[in-house]
Parts: sequence; C-alpha cells; structure tokens
Amino acid sequence: MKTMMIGKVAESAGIGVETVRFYERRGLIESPPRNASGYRQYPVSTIHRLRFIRRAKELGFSLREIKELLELQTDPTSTCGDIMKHTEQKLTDINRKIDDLIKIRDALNLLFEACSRDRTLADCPIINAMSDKELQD
Amino acid sequence: MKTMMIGKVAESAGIGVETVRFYERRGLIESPPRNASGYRQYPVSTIHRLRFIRRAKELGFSLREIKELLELQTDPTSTCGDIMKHTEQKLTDINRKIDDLIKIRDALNLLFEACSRDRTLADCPIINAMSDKELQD
DNA sequence: CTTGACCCTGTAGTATAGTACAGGGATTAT
DNA sequence: ATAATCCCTGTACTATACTACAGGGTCAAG
Repeated sequence: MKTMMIGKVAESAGIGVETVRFYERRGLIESPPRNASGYRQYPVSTIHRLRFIRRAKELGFSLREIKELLELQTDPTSTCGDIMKHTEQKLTDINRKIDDLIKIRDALNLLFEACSRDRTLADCPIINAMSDKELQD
Repeated sequence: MKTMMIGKVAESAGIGVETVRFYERRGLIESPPRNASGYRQYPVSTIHRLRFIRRAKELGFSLREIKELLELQTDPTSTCGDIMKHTEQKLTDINRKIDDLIKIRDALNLLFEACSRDRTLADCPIINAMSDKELQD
C-alpha cells in the first residue's frame, strides 16, 4: 500500500503540517502507523478526509461537529438507531443551512442584477434592490 | 419611532447584551442614539440585522465577511462597479457552499435511507452506504 | 426611599482553531 | 560528510468571537 509522510498529506489537503498533527490530537484523523524513524505513514484516504474537514469547516461546522459527521461513517459500535437519530439531526441542520444560503444568494442576485442594468453611479439601486427584510429575515 | 433598549434587542435577536455591544465596537451595527441617561435606543430594524448576523455566522461567514455583506446594502459611497465586483465574489463563495452542503446532505440521505430499510443491527450498512469518496470528495 | 433590575465603560478571561518555535533526530543532495 | 530539508515532541503564542466581571449610574415599584 502506498503511503506518504505528513508534509505530503498536508500539502495535498491544502493545510499545514501542524494542523494535521492538531487534528490527530483532536481525534479527527486516527494516529497513522509509524516507520522505523517514528515518522507518520499516511494512506491516501487521509487526504480525502482532511479535505472534507477543511470544506466542512468553511460551511460553519465546528471540529466537534465534523468529528460527529465523520463518526457516522466509521464508528462500528453505533447501532442503526443511534446513527439514524444522529443523521436526522444533521440533515435538519444542513437543510436549514442550505435554505439560509439560498435566501442570501437570492438577495445578492437581486442586487447584482439591479446594478447590471446600466445605471448611472448616482442612483445605484442597492438599497432598494435589497431591503433589510429580504436579506435580513 | 418606537425604540428599545439593549436588553430587549439582544433577547429578540437571541444573543447576549455584551455581544450586541461587541458588534457595535466591530462596526457590524452602528452606534444607536442615546437617551438622557446615556442608554442605547435601538430601532426595530436592529433586531433583523442582528438575526442576520447570527445566521450568517452559522453558515461559516466570519464577522469581517458579514460586515462586507451588510455593507453591500448600506454603503452609500460604493459605486455600482465596486458593489458588483464584491457581490460577484460573494455569490461565487455562496454557491460553492450550497453545492458542498448538498453533497454532504445527499451522502447523509443515502446513509439514512440505507438504515431505514429495516436491517439487523449486525449489518447496518453505514460504511457501504457512504463511502469516503462520496462524502469526502 | 431603597431595592432590584436594568444600563454604562473598561478591562480581563475563555473557547476554538490553529500557528510558531525550541531542541533534537533522520534523510537526501552535493 | 556536511548542509539543507524533512520529521519528532512539547510548549507557547495568536486570532477570532465572545463572556464575565468590576465599579458605578438610572429608574420603576413597593
């Protein structure tokens, strides 16, 4: 099996070496086997896992939540019932996030299109195009 | 015009009093007028703004980014060009976030449905239902 | 007229998520 | 064989976003 050292995984995942070790301490990735010199030897799958962590963070999940999401896949001690309950909750959260993002996107699109219809700078229709109500609630 | 004091706005927005003052210091909400005793007098619109801030935070926007989003609406000194450039960037970010969330949701849905088809606990199909590849990349 | 629940400023402390050394060993390129 | 470049552990520092006082003023109700 092809393995790689920490510098390579970190670079491939777009994060720092220290961050990889930090995630290991926090239990987001498991401690990989070591070679004779004590160097960590990672399987390729670790890169995918680290990329997932990075993206999930950008989506507003905390490391704790990301750990939970990842454990839904990998925890062999959970029962189906546990996992379904957990998963249902996560799905609800994620659907709410998607809906909120769509609202913000639609409001921004309105603004963008209003600006596109070649106006003079003086009456740029920002304030009208996107009222407090539309964007903020 | 109906106004309210800081305790009321904070409670209505679902955040703490100290947090409201903190957002004022950071320029996310403007310094409201004060009454004779120096107490902040907020218009109702501040509640919507605070709620927006709270939700945007849950979506992974930093306070700096939220400030920029809010300024797209309210900054009267920006030109249409500035705003369009800014808005376009935000739209790209938001669309990427939506896509990522949908990917995670679909993977979780697969897991959820696989578990729903009454299996014995022994062969709960987590690992198969949601492979690393599907969820993680 | 005082007591409890508010408000004020200012400063300090906390949680989360890194990020940066220090001090040392291993490996590779010249 | 000796730099340069990686790796190790452990600890300390940083940024962000709160959160909690300290020490004091305001105000409505009993």
